[in-house]
Amino acid sequence: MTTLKDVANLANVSIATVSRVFSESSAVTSETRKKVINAAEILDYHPNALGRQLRNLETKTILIVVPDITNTFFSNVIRSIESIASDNGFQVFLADTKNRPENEERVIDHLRNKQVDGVILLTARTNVASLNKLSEDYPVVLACEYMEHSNIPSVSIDNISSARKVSNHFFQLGHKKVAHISGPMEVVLSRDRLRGYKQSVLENRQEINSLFIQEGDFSYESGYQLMEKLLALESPPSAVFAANDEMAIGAINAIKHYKLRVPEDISVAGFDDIKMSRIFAPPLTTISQPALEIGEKAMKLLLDIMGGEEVTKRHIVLNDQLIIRDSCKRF
Amino acid sequence: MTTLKDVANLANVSIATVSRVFSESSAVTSETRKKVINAAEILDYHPNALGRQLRNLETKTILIVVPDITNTFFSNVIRSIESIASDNGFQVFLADTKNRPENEERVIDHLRNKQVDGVILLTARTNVASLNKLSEDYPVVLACEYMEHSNIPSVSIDNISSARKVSNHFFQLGHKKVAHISGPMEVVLSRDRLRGYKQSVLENRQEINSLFIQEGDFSYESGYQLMEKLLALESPPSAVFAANDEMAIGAINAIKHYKLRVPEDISVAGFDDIKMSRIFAPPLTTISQPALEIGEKAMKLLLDIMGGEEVTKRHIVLNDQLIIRDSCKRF
DNA sequence: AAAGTGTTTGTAAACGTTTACAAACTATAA
DNA sequence: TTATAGTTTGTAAACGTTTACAAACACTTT
Repeated sequence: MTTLKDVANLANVSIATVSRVFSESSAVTSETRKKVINAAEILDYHPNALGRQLRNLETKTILIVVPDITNTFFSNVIRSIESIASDNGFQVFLADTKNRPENEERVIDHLRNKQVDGVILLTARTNVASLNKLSEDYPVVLACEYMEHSNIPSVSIDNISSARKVSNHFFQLGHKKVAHISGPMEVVLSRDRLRGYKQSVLENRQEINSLFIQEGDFSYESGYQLMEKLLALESPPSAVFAANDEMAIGAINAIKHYKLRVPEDISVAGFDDIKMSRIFAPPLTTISQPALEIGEKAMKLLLDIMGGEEVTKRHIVLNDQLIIRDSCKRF
Repeated sequence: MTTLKDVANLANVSIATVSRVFSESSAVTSETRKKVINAAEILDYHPNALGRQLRNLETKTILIVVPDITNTFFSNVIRSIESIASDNGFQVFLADTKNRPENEERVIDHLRNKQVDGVILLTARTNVASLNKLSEDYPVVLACEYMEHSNIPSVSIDNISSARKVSNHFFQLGHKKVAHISGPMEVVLSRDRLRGYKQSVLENRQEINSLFIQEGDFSYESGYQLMEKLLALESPPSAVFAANDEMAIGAINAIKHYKLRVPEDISVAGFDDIKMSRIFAPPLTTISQPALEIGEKAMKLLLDIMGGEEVTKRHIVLNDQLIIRDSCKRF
């Protein structure tokens, strides 16, 4: 490996000078610069990031923790984070937790290890206490997610009101029997969406039917299976609100499998507005989260925190939008 | 920040001892260990990875370079890489190049900077010469991809023969007018799949019709648009082979949009066997790449190279499989 | 020619680890 | 008791950078 020293020797200057050339930190005469560049070229020198980072006590790197790289919803969030990060001279690494809280813990250690300067979490299944502690000590921002009873900076939509909006849409279309396929109850998002659904049911003077509430895990398969269960009911729902698009698509396929039609026989709505929801037949009515804006705001928040600024507005709630497509019909 | 020194002071031992406790590198009496652990606990000490990595001149980290996180095909490859990596004590970071060669270059610098010990590239759009050079100096493995005229270790399927297989399938079903929506010509994969298609056309004693070859960019949108072009032909094809599933789905939707049916009016096949190809209606006939095995083999190859072993078998070609579903029909 | 000013360079000390080597223990054997 | 061997600990030097400070140099100005 060639180091500053090697280049310095060949160029006949001190390592300080070579360092100055590469870090562009202070003036070097164009003559010496040329000598240095030349020597570096010959030796194929590349600055060692570890040395630099150790000395500077910063990595200029952030980590995005994704619950599931398979879920395309996160892609846009990630890309807008990356774009802002790169504008500000930060590298971005991604880590996939595969929906496992223990992986989340493990990955967060990169922060304590000083391998990255900050973290944006797109998932927060770890317990509140330890995440709170982490956030006191290190720059952490939650995006899409948030934590109850916690002061961890977050950027998200109001999932309760969005879910209510979807469910109300069904009632406005004249449906009375509206079911909900929820996400896993250990994540706040799922609980919020369920809460919004329940609020809407009560607002519309219907009873909450526990048979109409099925807990899935955000996967296509769970959407499919739980829809089968709903279809098997003596009095099946005429409308189904799934807590994400992938489950909604699973539900639709289950309905199709039983030779029923969407939306003619059963209406279905999803959540997230992933690309597939536009492409699928029928195109899915769903909630569109402002993914780009979430990513942007989250990264800016993180930059502020890493910059040591006192952040006053710690929770940013953005507007979502109900996208009406063809998967729901008047009852 | 608390360091070895702080812990050493509080525990009344030398920093060497503290280091030994945390690196588990040599024996420490249980009594001193207890003192150290205790002090570390009090001070909330976490070893600084940069210091460690600099000293050891290795990071125990690899980087996976993905062309497009949006493309779910890569997910399984990534996950099997991660699994093998973690079994061997390696961390994994992901970087997304958004299909931009310049991002590829930038990301590869992490290797030269010594931020990671090795790289697995799921994309190789950089020029051969510079990639060859890189691979001489650092541990690099190509997965799914490969480079012509190059000795860079790679794990992939034989895209030419797979494409031929798909196309032959159409001819066996009695089709005569088989079109191809290719990927971008700057990537080898696309060129190979096109080559396989052409070979199949000739084998089946048909003429190569340049109107039947349309160059896309692997996106849904390009599949849709190019299918529109094919439909507009005076004599449109009766079967279309798209170079990946996303374009195939785009093509199907274009066909549907013109009130034609798949497969009754036009047969369509894809490539990659992403999850959506099973879920979509009609389920897609496609080539299934052994994603898990590719990831596994690629990571093992990388481990060998990083371990300094002389790798003799540098190119691993795995078997794919033609998955016949409902999107193709006898002509 | 001397003094003053501004620019460029070099020296050396850090950043937080690990580890070769030496020193200091402890336990056993003669 | 002393010698020997084995274990545990400490000292100090590295790993590749950056940067405060000092030194050296090149100009002006007097």
